[in-house]
Amino acid sequence: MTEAVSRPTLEAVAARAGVSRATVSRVVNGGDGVREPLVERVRRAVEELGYVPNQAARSLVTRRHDAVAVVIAEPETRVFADPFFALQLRGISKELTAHDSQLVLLLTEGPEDYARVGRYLAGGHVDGALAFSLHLDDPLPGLIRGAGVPTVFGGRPGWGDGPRGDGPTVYVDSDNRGGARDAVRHLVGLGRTRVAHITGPLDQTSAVDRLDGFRDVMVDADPRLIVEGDFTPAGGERAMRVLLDRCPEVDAVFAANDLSAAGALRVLRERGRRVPEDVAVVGFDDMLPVAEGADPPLTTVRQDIEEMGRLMARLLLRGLDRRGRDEDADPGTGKGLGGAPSSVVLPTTLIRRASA
Amino acid sequence: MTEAVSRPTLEAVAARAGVSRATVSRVVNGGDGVREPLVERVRRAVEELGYVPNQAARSLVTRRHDAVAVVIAEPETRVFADPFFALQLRGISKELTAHDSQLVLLLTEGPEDYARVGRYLAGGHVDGALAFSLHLDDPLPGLIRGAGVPTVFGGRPGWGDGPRGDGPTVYVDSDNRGGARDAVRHLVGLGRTRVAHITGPLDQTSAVDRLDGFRDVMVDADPRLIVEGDFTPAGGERAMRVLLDRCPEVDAVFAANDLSAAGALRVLRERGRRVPEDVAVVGFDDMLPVAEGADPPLTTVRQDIEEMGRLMARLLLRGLDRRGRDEDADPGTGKGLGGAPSSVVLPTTLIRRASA
DNA sequence: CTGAAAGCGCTAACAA
DNA sequence: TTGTTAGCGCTTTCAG
Repeated sequence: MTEAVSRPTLEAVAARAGVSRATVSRVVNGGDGVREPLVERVRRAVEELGYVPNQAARSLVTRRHDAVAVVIAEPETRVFADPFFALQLRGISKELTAHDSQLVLLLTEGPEDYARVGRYLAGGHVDGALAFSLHLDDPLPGLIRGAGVPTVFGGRPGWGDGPRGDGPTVYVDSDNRGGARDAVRHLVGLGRTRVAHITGPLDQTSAVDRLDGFRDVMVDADPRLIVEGDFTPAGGERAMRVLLDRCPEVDAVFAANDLSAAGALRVLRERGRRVPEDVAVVGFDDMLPVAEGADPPLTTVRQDIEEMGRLMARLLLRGLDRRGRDEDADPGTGKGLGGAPSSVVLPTTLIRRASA
Repeated sequence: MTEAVSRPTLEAVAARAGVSRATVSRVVNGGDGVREPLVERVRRAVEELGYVPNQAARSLVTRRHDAVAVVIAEPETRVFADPFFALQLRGISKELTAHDSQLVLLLTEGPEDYARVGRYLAGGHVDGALAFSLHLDDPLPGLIRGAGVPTVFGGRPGWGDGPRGDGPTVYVDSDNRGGARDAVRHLVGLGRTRVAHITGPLDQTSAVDRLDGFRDVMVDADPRLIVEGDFTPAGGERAMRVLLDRCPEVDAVFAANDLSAAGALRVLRERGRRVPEDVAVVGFDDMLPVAEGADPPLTTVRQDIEEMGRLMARLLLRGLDRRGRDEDADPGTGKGLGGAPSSVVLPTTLIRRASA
């Protein structure tokens, strides 16, 4: 491992350039209102000394951190088994990077970690937070709101809009319901009449919304055709077995995600049903390795996960900007004008492959 | 989004407890050398006011940040397609959390991002860095070392030990070569004589090491039995086809990871070969959803990825501690005694399932 | 054992 | 336009 080195300070740069600290500071922060020759001199001094501003000192006075926390509550190992999370992170990272903000990752293993997260968020280390609200009854969202940090959620949270007086909950989500409708309509359009649904865990809004979409189209669906899964391949297998036992004449399945569709596919093969001839299958997510790798390749509803991440970050940063400006104009409330960011629901697309 | 609130300071706590700032500071930082009744008074004041130390102010004077950067260079989307990365992160996160250190995630999309990472690292925002050295010719590792930040690498880097004068490169890796040997010996023990190898991308040390392990056992391996893959299912399919065409009598395959083994399995099924009767298959990683979900379930070499992450963090933090103490004892060099952390290679285990 | 005082490196009024 | 001057909130000698 390498040595620590003592870094040059503003003072040092000022001395070298023969100007005051204030001038160096101005140049470093954009250089407005400093005459060209001086700017040049300072730039050179910065260069020669390899000066990098001390972020701690800067934050101390500006109260900005140029950092955003990303909170991922993952009691189960599940999210780690699919790339959802990585893609989302990537989108977030790209957007933050573009705005010179850092990404502080807060992973939780369970409720025992929540206090730590709360403390960190409340501690004013970051300008804002991005959080994935996974379960309906998760205490985390409340905790985050309690910390008083501007936050954007990934996925529609399970509670209604802002019970607090501090503005509505902002979130980014896919059009789960609409996507589900498209999937089921596609199946119906194929002439299928006994269309089943393998749901996700119904304590997550995404799963509930997809089920609602299914019901929108299959208004009088036989309740035996709806089986609860859990977004895992094993859950998909289990559900498919139940379905086949209960209702052998099923001719189509809409699975709430690709992973459970893959499980269903496996059981169908095992039971000698041909896909899509005997049973057509549609998934949700368009998780490439899973959907394309399935046998047969999966027809599925694509959501642009990376874009969701990017959007979450963008919304948060925009809100921070707005807040900063508002405080100048209206120190009383910090609330504003018309530009407050609001939630966004991204469209989905049906991707046709061989399975339906 | 919520409001910013002005947080109580040390000063406020001191006033409330009727002591000096210094005393509060002592209590907050462990409370050594403060008499019990005062400790109690201060604790209560902290509690009542909901005081949380301002990390920026603290860093400014201590020059510690209690934060570690995790650098993931991911030009291709690949790593995002398997859970490797998430597991590693989880291990890292656990260990850092236990030491009250924060995780700053630095994702790069390509060489154009390297400068930014270098700047950040050199900027002294973090106490150390953890980096994944993915490719042999990656400029990133050099850049990181150049930044003068204590670093631990994940996976053996592609260059020899520390060309620099600042101590050896510290890394954590799995015993790729030994694990590969076990896999191949297992196949040979099954009586297989035409054992093939689907490699990973040979610009990564993990892939090279596994190939070396294969060769250790199959000393006179027919070169036609070695085909380069790329750690993806598609690469595995491609390689398997080549193998079957070149050498139809192949009776065993050691794939360099589970994902490519899964691809191979698919091609074998497609070509009507039974697994394991006609062709036995062994993977590497024991990526659960892939290995257990494969048809048939995959015999594979397990590496404990989460533990690797944990260990990387532990090594780094230990090094930081040591450095801290050495500097007191020996301000000249910052180098030390005997306790310098050195690299660790973790053992692997063969997991037997149905495929071999 | 406790308090007073001196900064850490930077920005942001305010003066010049 | 530039420089001077106060701090931001905290830790850490150094006295008491």
